Amino acid sequence: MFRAVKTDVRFPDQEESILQFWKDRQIYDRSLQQRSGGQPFVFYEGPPTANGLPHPGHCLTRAIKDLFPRYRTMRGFWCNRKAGWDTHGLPVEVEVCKELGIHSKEEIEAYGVEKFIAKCQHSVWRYMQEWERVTERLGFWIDLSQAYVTYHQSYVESVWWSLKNLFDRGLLYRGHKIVWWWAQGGTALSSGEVGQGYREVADPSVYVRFPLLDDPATSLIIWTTTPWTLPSNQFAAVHSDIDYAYCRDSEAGDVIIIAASLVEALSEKIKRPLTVERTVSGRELVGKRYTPPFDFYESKLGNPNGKLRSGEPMVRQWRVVHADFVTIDSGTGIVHLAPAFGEADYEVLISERERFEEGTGPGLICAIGPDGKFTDEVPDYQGMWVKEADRPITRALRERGKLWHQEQYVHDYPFCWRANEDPLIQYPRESWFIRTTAFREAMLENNRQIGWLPDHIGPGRFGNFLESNVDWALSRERYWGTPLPIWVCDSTGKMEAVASYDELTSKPGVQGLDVWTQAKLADPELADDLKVHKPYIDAVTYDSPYAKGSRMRRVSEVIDCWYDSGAMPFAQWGYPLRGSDLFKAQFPADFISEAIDQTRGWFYSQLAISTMLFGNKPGQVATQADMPYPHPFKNCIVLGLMLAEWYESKDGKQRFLTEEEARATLGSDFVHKTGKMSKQLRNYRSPQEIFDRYGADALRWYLFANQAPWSSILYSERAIRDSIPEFLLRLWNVFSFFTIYAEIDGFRGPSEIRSGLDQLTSEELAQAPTYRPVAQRSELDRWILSDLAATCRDVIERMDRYDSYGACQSLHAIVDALSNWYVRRSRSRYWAADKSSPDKLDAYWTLYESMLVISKLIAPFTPFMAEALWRHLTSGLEGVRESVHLCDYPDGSFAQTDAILNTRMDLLREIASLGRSARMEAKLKVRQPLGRVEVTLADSSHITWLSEHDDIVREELNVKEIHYASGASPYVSYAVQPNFRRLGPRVGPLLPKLKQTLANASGAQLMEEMTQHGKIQLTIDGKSVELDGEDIQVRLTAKSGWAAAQGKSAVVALHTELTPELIQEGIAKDAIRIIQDLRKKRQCEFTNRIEVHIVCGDASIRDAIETHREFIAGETLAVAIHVQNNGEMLDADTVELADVPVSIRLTVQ
RNA sequence: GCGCACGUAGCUCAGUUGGUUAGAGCGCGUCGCUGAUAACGACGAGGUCCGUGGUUCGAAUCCACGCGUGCGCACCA
Repeated sequence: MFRAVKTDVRFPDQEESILQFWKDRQIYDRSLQQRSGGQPFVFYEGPPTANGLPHPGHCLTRAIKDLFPRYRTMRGFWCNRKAGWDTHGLPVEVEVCKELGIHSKEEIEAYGVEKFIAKCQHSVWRYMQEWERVTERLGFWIDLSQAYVTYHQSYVESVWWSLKNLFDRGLLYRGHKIVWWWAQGGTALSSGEVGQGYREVADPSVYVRFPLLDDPATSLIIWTTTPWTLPSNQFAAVHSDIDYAYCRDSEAGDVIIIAASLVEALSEKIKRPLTVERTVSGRELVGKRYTPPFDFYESKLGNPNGKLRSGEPMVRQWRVVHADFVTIDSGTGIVHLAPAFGEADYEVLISERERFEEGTGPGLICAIGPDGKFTDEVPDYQGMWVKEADRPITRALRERGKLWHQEQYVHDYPFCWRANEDPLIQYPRESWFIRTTAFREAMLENNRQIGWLPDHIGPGRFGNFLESNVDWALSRERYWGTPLPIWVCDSTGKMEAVASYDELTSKPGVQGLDVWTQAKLADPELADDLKVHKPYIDAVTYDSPYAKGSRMRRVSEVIDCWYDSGAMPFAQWGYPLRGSDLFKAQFPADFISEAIDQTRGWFYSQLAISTMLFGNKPGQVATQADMPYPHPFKNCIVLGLMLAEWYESKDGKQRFLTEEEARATLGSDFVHKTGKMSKQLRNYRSPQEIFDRYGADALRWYLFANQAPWSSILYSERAIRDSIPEFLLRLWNVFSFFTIYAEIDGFRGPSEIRSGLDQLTSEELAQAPTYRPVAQRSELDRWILSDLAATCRDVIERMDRYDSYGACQSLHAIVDALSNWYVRRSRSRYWAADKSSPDKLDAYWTLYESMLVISKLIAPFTPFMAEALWRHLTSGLEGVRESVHLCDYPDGSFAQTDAILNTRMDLLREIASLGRSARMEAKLKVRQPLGRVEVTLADSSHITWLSEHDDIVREELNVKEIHYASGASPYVSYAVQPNFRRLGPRVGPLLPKLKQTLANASGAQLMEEMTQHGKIQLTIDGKSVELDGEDIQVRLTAKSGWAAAQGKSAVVALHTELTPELIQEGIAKDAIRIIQDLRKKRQCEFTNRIEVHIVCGDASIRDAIETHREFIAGETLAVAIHVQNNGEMLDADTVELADVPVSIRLTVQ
């Protein structure tokens, strides 16, 4: 039943056909169906932004997201996997704008919102298909056909429902705040978005004179990096408790006021002396009036007095105030306040205003329009973009003698995360907020329930982020997003939230639905989901319940798309209109995983929304999660960033080459670089190239097995390629080996069994007449099965705690053991002539079963390789599950773990390794037989067992005799060391002396004492110490002058003396090797018989061949070997045999 | 500036509650095997565990300070 399989398989091709098989046979669906009664394992797909092509980093995320659901499914859980796509938001709009060659909101309006939205929807679809391709090719099993899509009506309605809930509870409010404003895009951004855009820039840094009104020769000095805010100045802030100095600036000739402690530093900065004339506290400066740096507003408004609540008159602005946030860390200790452009500044304005009677306090001065340009209130700079105004404003200050000092200041400044060239500005704006700050403690508590991997994320990065929570700036003055479902009465301004489209259309006096109907008539292709979007939804109005004759109209904003993604736990089901049961059964998630950049993205949005919405507090929606604030995910693997790797010329002129390209164009004159992946630099290769060259399993294995998932991962083609032989190829070769001999010998395996086959467990296999109980098989068989069973248990234990990296190490080790010890040591058993010998059949059954178990074990990790193995191993069998992914995960119950056997086998392998090391040292090749090996052990307890297995070592090392000993040996010196772990706590400070005493004594003598009395008596510093066998560790050292090698537990010494017999045998083995080589060159079948003619002038070689004629003939399937002293031969090969030239002719019969 | 993480072989990384010979893979070198053969295997070289100080009988591991890298935060005026 088994066909020989080649070792030169092309994995990518094989994977493609397996993909087809999965599709044809609906394996994924069936893997799910057959677990439908199982305990749920809930997985949430964090929706990838359907914008831009997937890059290698996404492959890591998707590979990890695939691994654990596959594993849990095989373990019997029901793991529903619903795909999802994040489709809204700025990224999409920006992409479409690029395509259309437009940028501003005016241009979008001019193009037409309706057409623009349609384009956004199309753009999203295009990318979703690309993503689906990569998802499938990687072997990421997820239900793409049922994917949730954030722009779908059902999704939008879920979001609406949640927003209505928040609105009705007073948690969604409209506020006038200073927001981070993207002027070109005409919208505010959330703190999350702002944080993504910080970049280092050099801004002008100016120190400006604010002359005091009553003493124009004395000026406050303020410092700012945003000169464009100076025309909007309203106050100068000091700290009451800081001391300020009046300094004479000898060169400029005037008096300046700065923080006293900064005089020296500033004097140094301007490189001229400042003479302190007097010092006052900040308190004394408060209330002093100054001339504002520009008079655009003063000339217009004047500076009339307002009326304080105490009844006194008070000038409104352009005076010194106190502010807590003023420090002497930088600047001058006096801060210019432009409340329109700074959150803290704005708060000062509000608290100043509150001192006045209603309507008499300071207003807000704002010289900038929402487009980021100066308004007509400031004619000098009207129409100028803020950043462009910095220079002329600085110049104007200088001309009017107000510029005290100027320099460059390098700092981080936020830019739009989607339009890199656009700096953000703080700007006063009406905006919608969610009162997340009311849930700060709840979110923190929730966070403590989450199993973070790595665990420091919880208290660290994520916890810190929650601690500094601010209200969520939710609204966006954009187009492609979930519309904010708030309708406002156009006469009273009263508002209400709407939870669904049906609710809206059943409002009294509803109008405007025809806008959608008409659009749909005009273009029947239009997706129905668009009707809940702009501009159609904006057209829908209804009668105001608050004022007769008035209409309710929707506010114009859409919402932050991060809210969409965070709503996914319920919105994916359309809850509560639809999918109520599913939502309750699938909340919270057992497992999610994304990269670390989602800390304040999806991780936060999910947590915030769930905390506010679900639980058992008033107004919240109860779920099955049994806690006051349910966390939306129980375990989260936070993945590291993926780094790119490339090659470049030494001068850096040619960059981002592959290794091959570098070699081709630059010879060896190139350097290797690693760094952040960047779309713009295109410093990485498409994952498709890896799939095509090496296959998805190669990438998956590389990602899983080379580092913990949270450390940053190098996306290196070379490293991916190099990781293939050590695991995938090695496993494949073992499999190939098996099939070659199984075919030759006609091993029938489970096809002996008539019925009752399903997953090919050991119980099922045991029905085969030739399958013997493991206990009856050879030790080697028992060992590998025991090791395999231990591996199963270890992998399960690790995977259950999300340690995929550790599980891979375990898998790697078992494949290594199978290939490099089990198969290696068993080879001769497969060659045995008697096809029905129980030992030979045992060997087949053991290897066969091991391969079956391994194919199941690796199935979640490298699903293609697993499937290929399974399909080959089970081909032609009736009733067996047709895919490995339909099987149960092996739990190791098929064999007991024999720890002693494992230890002994390790020891055996170590001895073999040491022997080879000694041979190497003595320059004696393994082919040359040696007479005797002495193995000296530190621990005598395994000697008997080892002696019983000396055939293995004899064969591995090609020696005639082997001798084990643990006592005194001429080849070994002993050093006795204390067992630190044991003795440390017991003798403490005496330990160094104890160590010294043991080192000085004769090791052999100490051991002698130990064997005789079972203990060693010592006196250290007058104190007597008694050591038992556990208290000491014996170290062996090979004495010099011997061909010997030492390891942790043994010394292996070779007798290097070569007798004539040994030499002859060595020559014979050499001859065999040469003849085998020729057989291969002639492309002989394994079974071809040959005749050999040898011509050799060296008598000793002829003798050797004569002596071992039978042996050589047997090994090489030669029917006759003819040896001559001399003579000419046709078609002969000349080779070196034992350093002597020899002619050999091979005749194939 | 503050916070988090990291710093171990040429490279990528492991290193359990502190235990005295610091590991793996790749790469490199030397070699073996030649019935897994366009495969397989062995052996070897290579380390100031970032630095300094401390705690301890004992530190890659714990503590402090510094240096470097990455990421995050923001009252960066």
